[in-house]
Amino acid sequence: MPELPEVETIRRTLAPHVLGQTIKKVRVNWPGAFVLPPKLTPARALREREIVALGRRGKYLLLELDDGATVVVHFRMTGALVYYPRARAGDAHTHVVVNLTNGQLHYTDQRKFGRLQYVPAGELATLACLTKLGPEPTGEDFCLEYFARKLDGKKTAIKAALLDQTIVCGLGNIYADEALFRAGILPFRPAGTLRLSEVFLLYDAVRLTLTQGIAAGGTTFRDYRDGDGHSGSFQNQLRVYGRGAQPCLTCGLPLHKVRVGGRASVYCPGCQH
DNA sequence: CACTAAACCTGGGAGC
DNA sequence: TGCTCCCAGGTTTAGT
Repeated sequence: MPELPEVETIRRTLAPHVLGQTIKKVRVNWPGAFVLPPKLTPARALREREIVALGRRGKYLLLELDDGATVVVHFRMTGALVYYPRARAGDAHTHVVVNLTNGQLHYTDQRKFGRLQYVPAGELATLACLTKLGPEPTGEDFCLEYFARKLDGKKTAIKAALLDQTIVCGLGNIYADEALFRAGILPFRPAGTLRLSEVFLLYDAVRLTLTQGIAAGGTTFRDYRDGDGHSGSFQNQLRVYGRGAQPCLTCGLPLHKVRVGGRASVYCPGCQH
């Protein structure tokens, strides 16, 4: 699914198309994709509302409307939100179609894990999935001291800690493995065993990897597309993710693939300690 | 509290 | 070619 770099890329590519546009019509083909308070319908909630801002928190995309309401989107594994300048037919995986003054937004999701949640004005601060999130990894509240304190004494694997959205938000399986490789740290090390110098290397690697992911327009391993329907290119810069048993690009040893915290994890036995 | 498994879904790829 | 099994970018919840 879209991790932070992918969601940020979707936000940036959609913004010029949809900001200032008014929602004219909403069609929900699969009701499970659109969550909203009972007694409200998608059409009644969104019709004639203007999209005034596009935000992002972790892996959540936030569509802010002119009445203070917000549509919170989480793409999970295969969700996508694409803008088309001209109306077009969807396919079997097109669950929501939003007609704007000019053009259409299509929400598609092969696996149906993702959700669009309508949150009425003033209620965003009560949304648990957002309030639980840790700091933005590329922002200022994510500082080395904070990161070191969160990992200190932790017995859980460092890989699991990176995927824990309450410690720092936005990392998923791809960028967690890539950051660990770049920092030279084994994914199954108990988080509390990292020396401060290693925490610093990882802190830097997390921020650099995500920044490079955004610069590349995200990683298209299979389904991911940005707001224009285009693929990203960070898959060309992956060093370990999806490369199990292939030679390490740095030392040539075959990469190992193991399970850490229930997730497939690829690492180099020569470069990571 | 910490960790695991299951649940939510569909489809691609490997192996036979 | 076709069938079965395993796997996949995520998160929540139930169970041990």
